[in-house]
Amino acid sequence: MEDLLLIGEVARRSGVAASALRFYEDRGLIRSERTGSGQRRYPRAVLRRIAFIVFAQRIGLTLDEIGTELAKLPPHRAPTGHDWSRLSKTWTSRIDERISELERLRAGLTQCIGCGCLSLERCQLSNPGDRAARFGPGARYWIGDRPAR
Amino acid sequence: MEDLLLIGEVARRSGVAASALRFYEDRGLIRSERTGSGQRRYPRAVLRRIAFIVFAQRIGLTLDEIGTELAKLPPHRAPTGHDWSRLSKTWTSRIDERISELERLRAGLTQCIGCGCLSLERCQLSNPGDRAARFGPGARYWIGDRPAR
DNA sequence: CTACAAGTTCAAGTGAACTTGAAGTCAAGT
DNA sequence: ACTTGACTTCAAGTTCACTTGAACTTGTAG
Repeated sequence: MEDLLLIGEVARRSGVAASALRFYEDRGLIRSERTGSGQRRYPRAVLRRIAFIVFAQRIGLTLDEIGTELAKLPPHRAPTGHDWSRLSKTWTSRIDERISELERLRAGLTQCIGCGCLSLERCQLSNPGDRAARFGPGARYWIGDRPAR
Repeated sequence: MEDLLLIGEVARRSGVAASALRFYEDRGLIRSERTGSGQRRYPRAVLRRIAFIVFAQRIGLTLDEIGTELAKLPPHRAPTGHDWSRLSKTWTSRIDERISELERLRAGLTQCIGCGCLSLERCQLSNPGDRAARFGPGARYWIGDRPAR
């Protein structure tokens, strides 16, 4: 009836490799207690924290960003549901933005690439001006094919 | 009225850095003609090809995957609109899948993380079994918190 | 002819997110 | 006591998609 989990158990339950868990700890995303001999022991609550990390990654946040978010949790008390939901609130808009980008891309696939009109080179769907976007690398903008300069 | 573009022009028009264009050429994604002195000259059509690459990246394909797709284009004739649209057809479903994942994640944010019920550890929204997914690293699955083994 | 911008190759560096390997320690079962 | 599996640290390796730097050549304007 121990309430502390071995790293292997956490790995098995979360689906995150033990090496990744150690890595997260180095990065300050999770913490562990240590036994006298130096082995990690995790309180059950770590599973939720890891779940949060995994969620955030799928959404597209970097570990740095996730760390910043997690730092907003109360330091010396177990986070409540309200604490968690406050964090994730900002993500909803992020998800929505990404969804609309994908919808724009889907439209572009049929309208721009599909039509054979070469319009891609001047196409608004390739959305110039969102260089702040942090979902993958790639195009910054498409300058039109009109008279250069 | 030259119909061949310098690498700098292509870079400026596409928004893709010249170094990246050289890199794409090394990877076989685009090709160039060479002047007697060894400088690259691009036919106008390369812009469309680059547009395609950029699109595909935003959708989430790796350069390897993009190369595989591009290899399906007719080798010795300029691709038609139909050629392009045939390629991009498979992507539509990929986009749709990604969109539904994001929608699932969004639901999970409010339903799982938000509610404070700890259900994340047994939550279906974290969708076990999509380890084939290639959008970022992270969770493979969430095993429930019930009696281990 | 001289600048100088723009091109070239090739090797090495970058950053994100981990994984792998070496070398050793700890815990549990027979 | 011994074996086995799970754990430890630390450094180095991996993949992806590029970028940067060094050393050099080409093209163009004055």
